[in-house]
Amino acid sequence: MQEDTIFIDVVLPLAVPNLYTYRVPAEMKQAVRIGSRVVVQFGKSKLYTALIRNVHHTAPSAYEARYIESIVDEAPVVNEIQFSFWDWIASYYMCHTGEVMNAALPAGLKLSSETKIVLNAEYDFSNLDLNVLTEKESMVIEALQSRTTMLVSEIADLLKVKNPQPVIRSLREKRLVVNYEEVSERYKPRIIPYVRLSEDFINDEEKLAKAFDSIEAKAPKQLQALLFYLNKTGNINGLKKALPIDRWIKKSDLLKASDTGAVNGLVKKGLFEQQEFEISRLKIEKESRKNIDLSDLQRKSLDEIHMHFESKQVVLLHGITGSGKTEIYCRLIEETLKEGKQVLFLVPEIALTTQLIYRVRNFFGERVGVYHSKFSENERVEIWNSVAGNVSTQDTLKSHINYDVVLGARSALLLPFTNLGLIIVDEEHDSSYKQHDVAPRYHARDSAIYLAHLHHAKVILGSATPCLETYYNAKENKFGLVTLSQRFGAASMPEIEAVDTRSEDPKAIAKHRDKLFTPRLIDEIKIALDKKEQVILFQNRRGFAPYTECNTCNWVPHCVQCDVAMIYHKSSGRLVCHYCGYSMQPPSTCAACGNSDLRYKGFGTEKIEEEIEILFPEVKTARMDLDSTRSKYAYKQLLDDFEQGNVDILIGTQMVTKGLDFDNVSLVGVISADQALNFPDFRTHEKAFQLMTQVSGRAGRKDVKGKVIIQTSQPQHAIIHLVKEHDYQQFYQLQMQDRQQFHYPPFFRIIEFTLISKDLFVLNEGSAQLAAELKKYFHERVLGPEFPLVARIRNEFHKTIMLKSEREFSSVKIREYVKIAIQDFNRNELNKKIRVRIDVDPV
DNA sequence: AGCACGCCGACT
DNA sequence: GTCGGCGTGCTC
Repeated sequence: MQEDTIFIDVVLPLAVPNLYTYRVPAEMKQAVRIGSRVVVQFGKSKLYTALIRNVHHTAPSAYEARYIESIVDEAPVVNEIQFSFWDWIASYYMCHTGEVMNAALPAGLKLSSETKIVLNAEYDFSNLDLNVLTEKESMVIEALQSRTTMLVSEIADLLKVKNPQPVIRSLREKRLVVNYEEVSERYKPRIIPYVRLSEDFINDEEKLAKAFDSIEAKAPKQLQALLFYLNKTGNINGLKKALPIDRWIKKSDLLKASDTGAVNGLVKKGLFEQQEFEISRLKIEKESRKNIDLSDLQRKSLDEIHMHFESKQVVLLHGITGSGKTEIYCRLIEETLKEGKQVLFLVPEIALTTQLIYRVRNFFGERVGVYHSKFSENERVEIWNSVAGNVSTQDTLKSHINYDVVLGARSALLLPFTNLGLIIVDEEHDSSYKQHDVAPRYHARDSAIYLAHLHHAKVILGSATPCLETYYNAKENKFGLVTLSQRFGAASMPEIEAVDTRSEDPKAIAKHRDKLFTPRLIDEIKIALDKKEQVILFQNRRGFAPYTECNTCNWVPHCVQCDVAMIYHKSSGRLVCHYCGYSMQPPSTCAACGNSDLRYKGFGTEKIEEEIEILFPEVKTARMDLDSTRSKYAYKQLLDDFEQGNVDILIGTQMVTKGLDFDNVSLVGVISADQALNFPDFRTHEKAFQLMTQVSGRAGRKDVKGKVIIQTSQPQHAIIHLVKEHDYQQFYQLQMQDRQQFHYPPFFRIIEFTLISKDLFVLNEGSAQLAAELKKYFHERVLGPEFPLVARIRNEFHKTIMLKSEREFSSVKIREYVKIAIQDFNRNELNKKIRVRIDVDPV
């Protein structure tokens, strides 16, 4: 019966535009659930994990639907709210739902197949005539005779060719080999063996006594184990009492008191029984239930937040650095939990320090899950399940952890929440909330507001330096606004001083090598060190020297495949490209004039560290940048060292500006504010203000008065002045004039198109054409095409087009027109050599 | 994403 | 002349 056949539309974890329809075999019908994973074959041979999105009885008319291979889950892993959320992200950020799925599902929940090649068991290899095989084919057969299975990539390596498919196909046609797809669940539960005293012996003291006697004489090790068990389970007298968790104890615990042979012997005798249990990897933290004490000001802010929540979904908490926003967040979390709802606490990746985790866990203990990129696949699956409330309760020993507070970076937004009551976006201005390298290019703050809307939840945006768009929304009454303008406790704002790098006494500067440090900064470092206080030096550039220059002809070595100067890294002794990773030995002579006088110019964190060590040989320094924190625990180690006072001066990039709260830091030095002020981008001044304000916020806490030295060649610059005055309001007014005048957010919305191609001619033609197509609908709102600052990366050329549209325009209409423009653009054969990357609301 | 088909350059 | 490179299109 046709109507009885079940068809499902599935989402595939790929950049494909549609849902795909598959047929469900009759025997799997009962297990079909929207949101469950299925294994399907897509394309010639690959198997993928897809998600059931729709279930229906309509056979597709244009093609014959394939059967699904299997259904993976009993219960859905993705809920309806998530699907709605994914659709919104895909439509707003102009990408495919499959790309969102890919970002959302932890790797452990994605099974994908690997093609394995094996010898055909039905073939009689003793009669094989090697002459019918090519040299490559016989190499493969030979290898397979000793290894039984091979991956396609292994065959490619063996043959030293890029594409081994023709060889494999030929062997398959000769019926010598077969290939098969192997899918495996990547998530591996942690299995731990447990033992307990058998039921028989517990209920029969006589029997137990007998057993005791029999082992007492000849098996002292077994006796030890038995005694340990009885002791540990607290039942040495009175065996019938109920024992903890069904009397099971970890086998490994018993082994500590005895040895493997003895324990296995007891199991063999039937005295003990053994069973394996799935155990959660998630740590159970004890809740300390500390009271969250608020100051009067904090309490007042909390009341204001409540008041705004009466009528508004989103509240901006504008609180200066050190004003105690975290305690307010924790109160709100507490209240939300009381209502039985979940809380998502978003922070920038880098701010997920042990400091913050510790503080939040202190209040909410085992209810807090932490989610970020450094967790293992298996741990992420377990967090996913515990947020969804999907923790199976079949096994008595499984820890029942259902997180209702999740502390996480951007991607935590995509966890399977069922009942969110509150989303906190801390440091909401932080640009790392926007994903820009790969699709989906979503903004976690903006997406959080939509997600909250789906859950009927509230949102708190917190920052000392709110993003202009956010502040505008607050001013326009779209968001509630709560301001905290005093530091917590007795702490006062740091004193900020701008030091002119040009006007300092030239002789004094010369003494301080390469004009790196002004005498003012050196003096202040000395003062801080004398008082046993710590110093943070900020320079937003890693490596030693940002460029190398020939002293005769000014030639600068550039990357072979990108349009950027090579950066010298002293630690590795090589020139490195920060765009593609290419590295080379520094040249000994100039490639242009042959002169051997090449000099390292400018200064990165490595150089600052070296110079500080020369100037202050007795001082302990540490460097915190991408290079020094590559390994998993390096970051934590560095911070621990700094916190414990093992480091006097911490030198770092952006990393030192976020989330570090150390009471003993009295001085922060910004080595050079010039790059931050002069970058050609409409957000430059906003970013510079935020950066300098944030880094200044690291200076002075509690009773230590902080001092900040900003070195710059433009001490009169308006932004520097505003940072010094801690004047966000004035900064906002000033910036908003520019934004309005030059048609930038929040008055206009931006969609940026980046066109990428190896062929420069095609790229120039094509980008002009796309701009023309867009202009048909958007006219003067289309800017460009233009070459970006770095026009060539990995030997591919880039060109950008910017679309600026008035805030009032329907974003649905805009996307419709953009799609048509791109379709028309794609009609031109030449343009197929161009990749178009769309970034909505770029930061 | 991956795999197949189709078109161009460096080799037996 | 072919082998093998990669560039483009399609997958229920």
